[in-house]
Amino acid sequence: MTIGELAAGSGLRPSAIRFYEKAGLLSAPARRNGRRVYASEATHRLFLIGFAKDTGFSLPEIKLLLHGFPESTTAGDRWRKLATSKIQQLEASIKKARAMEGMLRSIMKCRCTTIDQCARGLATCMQKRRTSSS
Amino acid sequence: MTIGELAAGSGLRPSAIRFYEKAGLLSAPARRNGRRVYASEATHRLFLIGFAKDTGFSLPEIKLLLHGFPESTTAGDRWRKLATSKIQQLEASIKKARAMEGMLRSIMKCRCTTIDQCARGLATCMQKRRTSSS
DNA sequence: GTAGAAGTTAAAGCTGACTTTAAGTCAAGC
DNA sequence: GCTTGACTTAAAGTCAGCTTTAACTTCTAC
Repeated sequence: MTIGELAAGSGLRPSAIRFYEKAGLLSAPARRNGRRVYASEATHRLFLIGFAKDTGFSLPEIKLLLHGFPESTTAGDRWRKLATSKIQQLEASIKKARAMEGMLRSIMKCRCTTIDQCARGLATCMQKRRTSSS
Repeated sequence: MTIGELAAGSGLRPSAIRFYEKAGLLSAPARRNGRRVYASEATHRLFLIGFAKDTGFSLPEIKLLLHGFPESTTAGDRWRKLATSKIQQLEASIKKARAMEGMLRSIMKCRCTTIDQCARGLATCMQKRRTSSS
């Protein structure tokens, strides 16, 4: 498989595949006349990388998943180790998003005429909140 | 107020305030000997900007909130217009995060020994899912 | 009057995940 | 044998939202 075929088969651009190789996510394939020649496993590797990306892993984290454990560590154990903290991060981000949504629903009730009036109101209101809670 | 005092009062760095000014979020203040001199309203403006940022607005969106409407549009109407779509975006991102969390909880049950085995499994499983749903 | 803190500008740097560009090599079809 | 398209590399560009740097001016305190 050429890099173009691999790219087409995985929905990535060739440049992304080269980038992953350079980043250490993908091992360097064989070459024929200087050009990369991939075995079909490469598609699965890319699929795995895509899955990890879809579930919120950064490229350094994916590299950790692939190469950051002792050889003897099973794939399942690697996932459990990394997914646990990622789930916590996701829950934190969900919590934050809900808080943002709540603030937006409040501000939608705004009766201010001018933005400056609104700014004064917000600042005063938030200040009160801080002083009353402390 | 000097830029340093305004920065200290709003928890920003002077560079951020200059950046907001250049980005069109903050109107250019008066100058004394070349230096910016702020009125106390500037603190409220910055508070508003911070609030908008905290609720998920980008700087261009905040600029829109402040200057992207006819003068006659009330602050309340501006917020309602912009917050509505922002809330939808937030709900989409929450939905996505929950989907990611679900995928992570599944992969945590992985019994694979090697990552390559896992990659094959994932690719096959996902392919099945796609073909069976189409 | 001088040191040092704080202000000024434009321009470059930072992060992450790539893409684009430039300049060159190689392969396939006519 | 020539064109066209796909490949190669290193380096630079992209986006957001600032920060940092460099070179310079100005304010404040002693």
